[in-house]
Amino acid sequence: MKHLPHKTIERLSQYRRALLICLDKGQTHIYSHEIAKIQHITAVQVRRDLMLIGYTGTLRKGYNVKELIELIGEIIDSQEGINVSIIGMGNLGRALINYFSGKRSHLKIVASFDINPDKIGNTMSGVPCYSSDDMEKIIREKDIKLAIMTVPADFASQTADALVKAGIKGILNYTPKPVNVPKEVYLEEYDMITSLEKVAFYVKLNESAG
Amino acid sequence: MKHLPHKTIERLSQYRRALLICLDKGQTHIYSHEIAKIQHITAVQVRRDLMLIGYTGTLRKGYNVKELIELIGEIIDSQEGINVSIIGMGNLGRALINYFSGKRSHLKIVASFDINPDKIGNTMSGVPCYSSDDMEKIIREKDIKLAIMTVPADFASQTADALVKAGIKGILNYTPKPVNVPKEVYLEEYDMITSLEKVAFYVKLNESAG
DNA sequence: CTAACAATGTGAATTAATTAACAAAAAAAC
DNA sequence: GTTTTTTTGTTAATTAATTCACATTGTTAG
Ligand SMILES: NC(=O)c1ccc[n+]([C@@H]2O[C@H](COP(=O)([O-])OP(=O)(O)OC[C@H]3O[C@@H](n4cnc5c(N)ncnc54)[C@H](O)[C@@H]3O)[C@@H](O)[C@H]2O)c1
Ligand SMILES: NC(=O)c1ccc[n+]([C@@H]2O[C@H](COP(=O)([O-])OP(=O)(O)OC[C@H]3O[C@@H](n4cnc5c(N)ncnc54)[C@H](O)[C@@H]3O)[C@@H](O)[C@H]2O)c1
Repeated sequence: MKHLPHKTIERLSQYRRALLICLDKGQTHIYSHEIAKIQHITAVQVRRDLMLIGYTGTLRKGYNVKELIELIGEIIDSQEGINVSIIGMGNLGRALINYFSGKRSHLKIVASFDINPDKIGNTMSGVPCYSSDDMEKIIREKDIKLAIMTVPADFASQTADALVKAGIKGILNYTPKPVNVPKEVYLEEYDMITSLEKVAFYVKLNESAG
Repeated sequence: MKHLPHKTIERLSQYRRALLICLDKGQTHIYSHEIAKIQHITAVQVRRDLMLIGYTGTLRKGYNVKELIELIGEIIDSQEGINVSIIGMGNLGRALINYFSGKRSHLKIVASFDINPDKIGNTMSGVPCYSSDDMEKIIREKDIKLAIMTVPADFASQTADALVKAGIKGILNYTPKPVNVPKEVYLEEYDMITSLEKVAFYVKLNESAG
């Protein structure tokens, strides 16, 4: 397979999420336009994405839900599961653990870290909380590859540095403070204010357009 | 001004966030490459974006931080502030309220809604929590334009329908269930699993590439 | 059996976003 | 006071992403 576009990767993850729901409902096949409807995109786009990963459906019957889920898994998942950690067990950290727990997934949250003694030693949804001081040790011990940062913004940089030092391979940064990492560490950042301001902008635009 | 690219809107919001920090530190001017560094993009891209909004810096001195913040505000903010509500005061809802409170912003969270009687009537970071039953009434009374959905996935559709009925103009959906809204309502959806799977994919790619 | 239909798959065209390349000019160096 | 440096602003080129247009082919209807 050649290079999959960035956007295709994101959509494959979304397709799978939708497909898993279909599977649960007992649906065996699905048309490109049905997937498209769910994701608010066009049917061509869905077909193009599936073409890129080399999956062919059945003419007039659509795509086999189970097969497609499996193929997407082969593309985007790793062979072995990937261990994930959450740094900062505040509101957002808890929301995340809560959200992930129960999801059958190759991504497993196996540890969380905090500096607050009240949180250290607790377990939430089966995920133990360790002291940040032990981060490097535990990341190596448990072979943790990814980290989700939900510490206060002021601790963002130092946390990122510590993660890099511990040999983490990918970081999802939810603090509003962009961090710097060496290029061999994959970094994704997200801020809700940006999303909300974007919504606000387009609402304003809609209104002024009538 | 002509059409601003989607991505430019997002970046303007991010530039502003970074610029506000610079302003706090007393920095009066900033170069395009400094902004670029913070956002992990190129300097040309920054200059291009600023060109699109018609802002010109001073040659050799860079951009005036204060002026630029103000101009970005004129572009992406509404004249009057915009009232925002959060639907579902669970972990994620609380994380959001917590995060927004204290931010001086034209976006004001003025109400939250829940169905849990324990939460209804409480106030968090100055934001009162109302019963979902009163949603339409309060959204109209308080002139709430935007809503952030953080209800359990199973309630996503019905919540979106209720919001549309209440006359909401924009929705930011954080449930993992895509919802349908009429085209005059601007919808933005985000799911952390997609982001995390994307990170995992590129980490895997990095590894296999050596 | 044949025509109309409804779906997939994909090359070509289009549109969106980014990057390259460089002119212009202020500031600094000499 | 001239040259070099550094930064902005912008046109042109490139790359990425999406959409169009349509060939193909099972399926259904008549
Ligand atoms: N990206 C977004 O969209 C978004 C949304 C909401 C909140 N946030 C951000 O996420 C972060 C967390 O938000 P929250 O509401 O959960 O905050 P919070 O204060 O509830 O939680 C922060 C947690 O981090 C812990 N902590 C502090 N320093 C630490 C360190 N050095 N190492 C490990 N843990 C440490 C604290 O003890 C606390 O438990 C903040 O930076 C906030 O601004 C981002
Ligand atoms: N998009 C993401 O990245 C992301 C991340 C974490 C969680 N989530 C999702 O966000 C949602 C909330 O997560 P959470 O951890 O805060 O869950 P939670 O269970 O802690 O909170 C949900 C809240 O919604 C309330 N609620 C239930 N039905 C309601 C209704 N009809 N109207 C109003 N309120 C209602 C509940 O009483 C509860 O307080 C879930 O759908 C979860 O899957 C999304």
